Amino acid sequence: MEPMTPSAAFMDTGHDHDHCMESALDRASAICGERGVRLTPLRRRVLELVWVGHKPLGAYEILDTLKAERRGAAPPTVYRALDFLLQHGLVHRIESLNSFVGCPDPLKPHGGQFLICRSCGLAAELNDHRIDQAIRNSANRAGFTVGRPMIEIEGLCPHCRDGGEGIPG
Amino acid sequence: MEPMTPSAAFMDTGHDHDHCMESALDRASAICGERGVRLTPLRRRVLELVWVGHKPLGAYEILDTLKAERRGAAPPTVYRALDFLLQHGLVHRIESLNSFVGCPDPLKPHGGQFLICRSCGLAAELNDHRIDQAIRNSANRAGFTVGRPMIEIEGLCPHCRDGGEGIPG
DNA sequence: TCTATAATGTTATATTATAACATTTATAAC
DNA sequence: GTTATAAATGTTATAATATAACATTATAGA
Repeated sequence: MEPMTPSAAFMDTGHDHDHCMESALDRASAICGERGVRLTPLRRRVLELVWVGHKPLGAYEILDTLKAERRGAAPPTVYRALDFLLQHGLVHRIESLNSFVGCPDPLKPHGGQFLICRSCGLAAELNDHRIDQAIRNSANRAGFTVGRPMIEIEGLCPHCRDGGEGIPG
Repeated sequence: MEPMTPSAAFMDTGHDHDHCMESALDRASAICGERGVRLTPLRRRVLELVWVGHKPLGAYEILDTLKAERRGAAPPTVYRALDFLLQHGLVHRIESLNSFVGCPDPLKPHGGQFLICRSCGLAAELNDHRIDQAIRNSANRAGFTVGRPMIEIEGLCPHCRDGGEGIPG
């Protein structure tokens, strides 16, 4: 039930992803229970799909899978589930990719800090307090009240940098 | 010809925007000259439109204006001009808004750091070295090679926070 | 002037996202 | 258990954003 180590997606070469995903679903279930909202089969399934890998998924990729499983799945099917999951902090939206990825730490409200590999497409969430602090300092100096800071850092993950082709998925 | 003070969009309540825009166009002209690329009338006009305000503009908003001025303006007309301007650092793309805004400092290559007011829609570019450093430290610790860091901070600008309706445009 | 290249015009279509209304399913009040 | 209510999902249509592909025009250099 403990949240994944920050940036585990890149750091643990062969982390136990089944566990990673299972624990994310367990946490989601618990959170929804506490909040009196329903993690319906559809919503749970979309969360599962988003957690299949650490590579952000587009809404229409999710939809393609759903279509094979449910009769009449359509864009609103997936967007509504994603809206719910976003509202409860269970997934993040990666703006620069129009894609969605599971949040490893849904209890702490936060905008996302993501390292996104241009080669393999994996995204790792950071949530470094020092980055957040630097942003708040700078924004406050400008008289700006910070709402949701969004940080998406394009670059090369360690695996892809070191000649590998990365670990797609 | 000097670049605008960081976050001038919020700090100078009534900054001389004509000057702001003119100097941006002059800089663009100089940069293109040095690089041997052509700031054609179309590209210049799109840059001008993006600089009309500090509020990021959508491609189709730009297109609407172009359509009134040129026969046969179409999506590729504006997207191609924007691609050129992006390549040369003359505009930034705001991912969270699917919109474009002029860059006040096109010579220094950088991802964008933006404060974006949820109330009036204005965006101010920061480029705070401390934020950049915090990001690089954190990314390096994860073994990640930073390419373009993108930072978009949603919140409330000083004008809108202080009861005003902001200075739209 | 001629040629090669770059830029723009033009048509069509892909991709991402939402609106609006109908139907079904779950909740909980009786 | 039945029923009223609200929540969730189904369904159809369309809006908003972006690119592909090929034709034409303009520009720079030989």
